[in-house]
Amino acid sequence: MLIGELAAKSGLSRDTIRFYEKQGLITIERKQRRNNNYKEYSEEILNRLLTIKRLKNFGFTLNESAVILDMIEIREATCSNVSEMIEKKVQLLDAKILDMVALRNQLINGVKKCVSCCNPATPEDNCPILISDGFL
Amino acid sequence: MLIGELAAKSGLSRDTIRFYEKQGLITIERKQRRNNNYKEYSEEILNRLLTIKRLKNFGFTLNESAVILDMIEIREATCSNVSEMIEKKVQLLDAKILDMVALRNQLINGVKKCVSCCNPATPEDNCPILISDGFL
DNA sequence: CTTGACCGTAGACTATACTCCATAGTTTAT
DNA sequence: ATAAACTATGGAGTATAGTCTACGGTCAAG
Repeated sequence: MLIGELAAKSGLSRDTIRFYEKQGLITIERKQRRNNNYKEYSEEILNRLLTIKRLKNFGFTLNESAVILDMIEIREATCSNVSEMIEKKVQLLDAKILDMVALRNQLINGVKKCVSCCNPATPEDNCPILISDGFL
Repeated sequence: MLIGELAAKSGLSRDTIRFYEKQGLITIERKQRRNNNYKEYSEEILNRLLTIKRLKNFGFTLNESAVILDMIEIREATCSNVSEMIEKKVQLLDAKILDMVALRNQLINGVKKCVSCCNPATPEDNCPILISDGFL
């Protein structure tokens, strides 16, 4: 299929597909072109793009995705290899989640403190609670 | 103080400070320079940079930080104004946290399914659970 | 035939937040 | 005096993931 069809089927834009090709995530050989020099994309390429989309959804970068795709291609995406990569990603996610939870709690606490300490009748100046060296 | 001292005190690099100046987050007037054209940074500038660091830690972008800093400067960083901004940031954090939790759970479930379904004695091929259209 | 859509390529641009490079003047310490 | 460190400016580069622009060839429908 041509790039327009591939874009429609993959849900990615033509520019994105070209970008992935330039980055090396997909490869089109010289002999995979039509006589008019248009590239003929195979079902394998479509599958590869769909895998990239799923990996990206899980937070894998394009480079990480390329690594995984190559492992799949040479059949080294074994249970242990992939599990290991997934567990690393989970650890990163967990760390990030903890970080964000702590931050949101700090922000919430700041607002709570403001509500209980500030005088709502005098809103004409910077908040002494939220705008301070100990907070923002 | 000169930029080297400001960098040491703020914990930001000289390049970062110059970048912030170029972005408009801090401003040095013509008359705030020494005779040799070196910029004289005030304590106010240092405080402003420290505020930027705290805001950045909470996930505010440089542009958002500039807005908040300007509000502080003209004394419009009132309780309600800042609370509103904080609550918006909390909402974004909450949404992102939910998203990440869902993703990590999906990843964990995938690994669990692999452990319970795959034969650990045959690790010579792609994992049929983790490497599939329904997962990665 | 003509026009618009599609294809291809290269390179610039966007967003965000720096970081590095090059050049030149000033200051400091040996 | 000399070399190194510091200051200034402008602009390019990095990382990530696209998106847009410009130009030219090909194809399909009116």
